[in-house]
Amino acid sequence: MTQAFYITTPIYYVNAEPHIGHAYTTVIADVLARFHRLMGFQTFFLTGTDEHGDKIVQAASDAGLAPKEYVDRISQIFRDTWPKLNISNDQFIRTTDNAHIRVVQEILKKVHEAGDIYFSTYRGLYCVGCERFYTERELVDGKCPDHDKEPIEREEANYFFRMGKYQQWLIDHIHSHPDFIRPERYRNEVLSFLKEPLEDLCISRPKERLSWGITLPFDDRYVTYVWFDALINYVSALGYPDGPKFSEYWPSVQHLIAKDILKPHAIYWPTMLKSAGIPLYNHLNVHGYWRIDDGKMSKSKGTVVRPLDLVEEFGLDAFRYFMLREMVFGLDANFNMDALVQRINADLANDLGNLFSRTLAMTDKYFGGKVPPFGAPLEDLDQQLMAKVDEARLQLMENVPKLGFHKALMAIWECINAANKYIDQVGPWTLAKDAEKGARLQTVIRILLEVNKAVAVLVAPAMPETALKMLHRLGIPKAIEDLRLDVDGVWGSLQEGVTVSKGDALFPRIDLKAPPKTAKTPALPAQARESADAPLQISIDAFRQIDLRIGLVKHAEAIPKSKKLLKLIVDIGEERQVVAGIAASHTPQDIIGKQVVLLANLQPAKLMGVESHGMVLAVKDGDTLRLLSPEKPVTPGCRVS
RNA sequence: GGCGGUGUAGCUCAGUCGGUCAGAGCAUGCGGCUCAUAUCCGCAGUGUCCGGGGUUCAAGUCCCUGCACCGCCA
Repeated sequence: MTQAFYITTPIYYVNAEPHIGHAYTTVIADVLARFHRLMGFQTFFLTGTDEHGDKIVQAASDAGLAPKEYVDRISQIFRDTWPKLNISNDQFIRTTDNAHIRVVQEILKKVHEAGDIYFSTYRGLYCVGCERFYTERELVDGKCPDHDKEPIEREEANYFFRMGKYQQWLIDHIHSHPDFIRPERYRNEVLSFLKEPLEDLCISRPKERLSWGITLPFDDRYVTYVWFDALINYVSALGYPDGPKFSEYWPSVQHLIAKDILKPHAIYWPTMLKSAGIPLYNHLNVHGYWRIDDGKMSKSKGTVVRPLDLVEEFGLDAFRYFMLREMVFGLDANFNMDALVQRINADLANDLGNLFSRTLAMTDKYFGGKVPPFGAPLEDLDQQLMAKVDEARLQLMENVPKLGFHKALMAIWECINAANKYIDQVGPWTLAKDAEKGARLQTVIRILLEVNKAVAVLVAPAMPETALKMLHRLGIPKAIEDLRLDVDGVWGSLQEGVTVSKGDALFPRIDLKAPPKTAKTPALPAQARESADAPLQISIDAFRQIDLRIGLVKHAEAIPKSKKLLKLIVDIGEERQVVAGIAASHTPQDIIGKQVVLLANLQPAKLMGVESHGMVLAVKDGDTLRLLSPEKPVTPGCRVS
């Protein structure tokens, strides 16, 4: 019977576009999946999106969309991104899928019936404007940071999961399964967290506060909140409880996450599984963060790195290779363009690309592009190189399952370097000049072809596109899913007489001087700038939902105690009261009688206690602020399109 | 304030069980080769392994402590 392997990424929360962190997790999962397929495992690889909760409702409303419309859109961006990174997931789950919703309800019911869910009131500080509770710490001067109002004391009844009940059991489990959470640093972190008493977990929200969620099966006034919804995707995707995939894959499951969601995965999820009577996962694999130019990735600083931009500029496999080689799994790593370019040039272009190129060129030159036989018996040098190939394969097999991607790649590169050295030592060009060395030359070139072939297979999990390209040039038409490490990744699997083709460079060198060279995150200024705003492409329909009108400012006055705000009455066919943050640059006299552009269907809001029914559009250039207006006066109320 | 992490060559970082651990790549300098993508190969270095103390026959490695930076939590 073939062994199974089940790997998951987190389901990504759809309030932002994919960034390098999402890409890293997903690529790692992909490498694990591809590696296990290469090893002959029956493999299932799951990713998806997490789509419920109040933040989604908020983001949707900010975008002027219904929640479902909004999550459909963002989820699709994730779904469209992964093929471009060559992600070989078997399924893409969404928490809004009906099948998922049914499983969540089933498990909630089970846990409830087991007596692990109880109803209780919670008392706390509640902001009416935000419709949420705040902790003391989140308040600014005792007031809600968004509304600048003091929250009220409020009681709310909710459902709680008896997590504390399983605390000691969990501690014991982690102790008896040293690899349950890895690397070890995160295991230690969880254990130290578990030294404190574990509180029960609030798992519901009343529908009057949040209706965008999965209804509790035992109380339809409530939806379940966050974790009972999200984590369950890992089993619902397999058709828990009686789906055939569940019995086939669940016993081999491993999760892959970034360190920010350690606690839910290391503590909530195992206790939930325990309570529901589902066997625990085997490993929780936790990785670190990408830092950008030694700083935290930040939207406002414009340092969000968008994976597709990098793929476009540097190529997919170069990007994959860089992430795998540069980050030690579990630790944080730094991302910067110079390092990326250096890796590409040194490792990919000079070492691997050039080895491949010189090997094929010599095959072409000396043997008319046909794979030669082993003409002469192997010599010591040949054997040593063969040993490097075997060593690299063993290192791959040993390190990839332990998440030691950088080590596996280092071992493969030792083999590549050894092959480059071998060429130098043997000097095929001198053999070619001596008619008596013909047989030896055959062997040497054949060996080099064999090494390239083996390397192609060894890098296949990390760089599938490159592997395929190399194999095809070597005259091996195999599809990537048909490759097996023990058949194709070994010595002597080439066929004599097959024609190889030289082709272009696998990895063109990148000229560092060509792109604009600034001190920091260079090369991609456009990407960095754009990503500060929503870089999401929208349809014309989405744009039409924005109601922009030309308005005539009939009246303007300063708002007492405010430095920035003016109260305006704007005629857009009807009179609108609008609060505009332009007082620093414009006096009321400046703008009375002016025509402006007004966002007319913005949700009303109160600023400094004054109601505002729209937003005047302006443009900021450095410190100066200019209002937008039509080039010549038009009838107030005309629509901008 | 509490907890955790990190600190190793000019730069980016590996270093598993305490014992070939003083390492790799890049950058620098010199030499070699011409099959190759101005690529490759060889040689050459530079070190307070953050400071201080301890355990040990033996310490980047384990313990204590101080400093710096980072993260999480309250």
